[in-house]
Amino acid sequence: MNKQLKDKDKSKQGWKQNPEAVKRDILRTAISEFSQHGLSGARIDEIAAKTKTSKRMIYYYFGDKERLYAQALETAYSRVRTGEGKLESEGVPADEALRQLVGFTFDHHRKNPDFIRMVMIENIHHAEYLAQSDMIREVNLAAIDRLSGIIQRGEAEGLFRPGLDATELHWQISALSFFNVSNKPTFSALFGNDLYSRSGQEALRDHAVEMILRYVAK
Amino acid sequence: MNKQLKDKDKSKQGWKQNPEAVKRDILRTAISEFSQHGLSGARIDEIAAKTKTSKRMIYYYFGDKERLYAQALETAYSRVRTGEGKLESEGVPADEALRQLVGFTFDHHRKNPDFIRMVMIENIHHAEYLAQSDMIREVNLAAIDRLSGIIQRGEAEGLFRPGLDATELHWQISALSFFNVSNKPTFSALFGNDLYSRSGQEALRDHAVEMILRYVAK
DNA sequence: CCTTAAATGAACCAATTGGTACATTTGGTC
DNA sequence: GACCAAATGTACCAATTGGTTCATTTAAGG
Repeated sequence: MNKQLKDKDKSKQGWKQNPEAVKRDILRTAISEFSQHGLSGARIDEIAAKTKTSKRMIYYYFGDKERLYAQALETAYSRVRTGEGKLESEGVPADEALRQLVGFTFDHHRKNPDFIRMVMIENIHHAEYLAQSDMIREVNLAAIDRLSGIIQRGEAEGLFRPGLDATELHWQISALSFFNVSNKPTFSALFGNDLYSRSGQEALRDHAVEMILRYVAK
Repeated sequence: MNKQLKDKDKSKQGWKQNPEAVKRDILRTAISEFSQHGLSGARIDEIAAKTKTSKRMIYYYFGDKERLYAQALETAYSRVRTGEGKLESEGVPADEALRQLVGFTFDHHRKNPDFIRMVMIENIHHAEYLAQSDMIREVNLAAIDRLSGIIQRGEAEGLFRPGLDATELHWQISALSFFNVSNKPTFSALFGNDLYSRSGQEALRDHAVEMILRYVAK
């Protein structure tokens, strides 16, 4: 998503050779396969087979499996983070802003299971690939900033109790939203699917909001 | 942990051949390796090398990689669950009992990262091996029962609000406790190690307790 | 002791799988 | 339209790796 971006724009339609599309196709498939089977579990041949192109092209553009994985991780991240930030919380009071933020985060995680799984896999790998990404850190710090703003306003408005920490609150919101997706297989294997039905998920989201709101309240 | 248990007791000491010890040794190493690298990432040769015995023995006792993994999962589970249940909450009021339960759960997760990683890996594999385990479900239902009791008492004592669901509360407690361990690598790669310092962890635990208690309060 | 089944050692094998060599085509440039 | 670099297809390779074969040792039982 950074280098290799050539100065070619989309003004040249009707190609037969289309490197950008090929790369996109490979990455899309790679994300799907890696998120499904993990780094070592995913098979290059399988990725190639599910692509419109060939294994040869994977190595041509990405070098080796690890670099393909690293790129897939970055791409998944940027793709998902693009869907965020649409959340405007200026006009409303802090508690309402936080309410929206938590609800949105919960839903956003739910809607992006592949991304969640990539992060799970990174955790298995001790985040060694994520740690190398320049881009990823920035996007996340933005999330903290947003929260910081809300917390400050909430305290100023007398709605929140003092002493709240933005990183910690982000951790707490993430925990509830992430776990819901990451541990769905084991949790429902152990306790049934009730919490993962339509109404179960709505309850979990509403209660996550409730829980965070009660936590920050005076 | 079930079959293969022979009717031999420990009355025969001083062996040179010691199947039980060999099996235990293999499982211990397998748990460590699988939890570290995942099912496909772990190498049988590597497991064998870190064992006092040989690859030959692994296949002799466990058949193949998948069955070794399944056994490792079960063993890790039973080993960890044995450490639980020591929590007696009869005498104390419900809110205090819940306080202890959450704190204990949080710490217990922290103390068993290998086990947490096994569950993470199971989630990657859609819980297909965990689902096949007869034993594992029971242990977890016990946790729900314990919580149910506390909730009932809490409502009766007028400490908790009505309408609380034990499975959902278990989910919430688990989310905070599990995420703390499972996402430590990515979280600290993104936001630094503050939350994973001694004091950071104490704060997270205390605040997890606080959060749950506020959530159930009237 | 002698027999026998369980337990173990050492070398080996076949398939999977990440990766490559070489030839060929495509399309931009002069 | 000749030239050249980027892009792609085909076939192939070498190493890793899960799994096995065959021989040998240990110890329980009669």
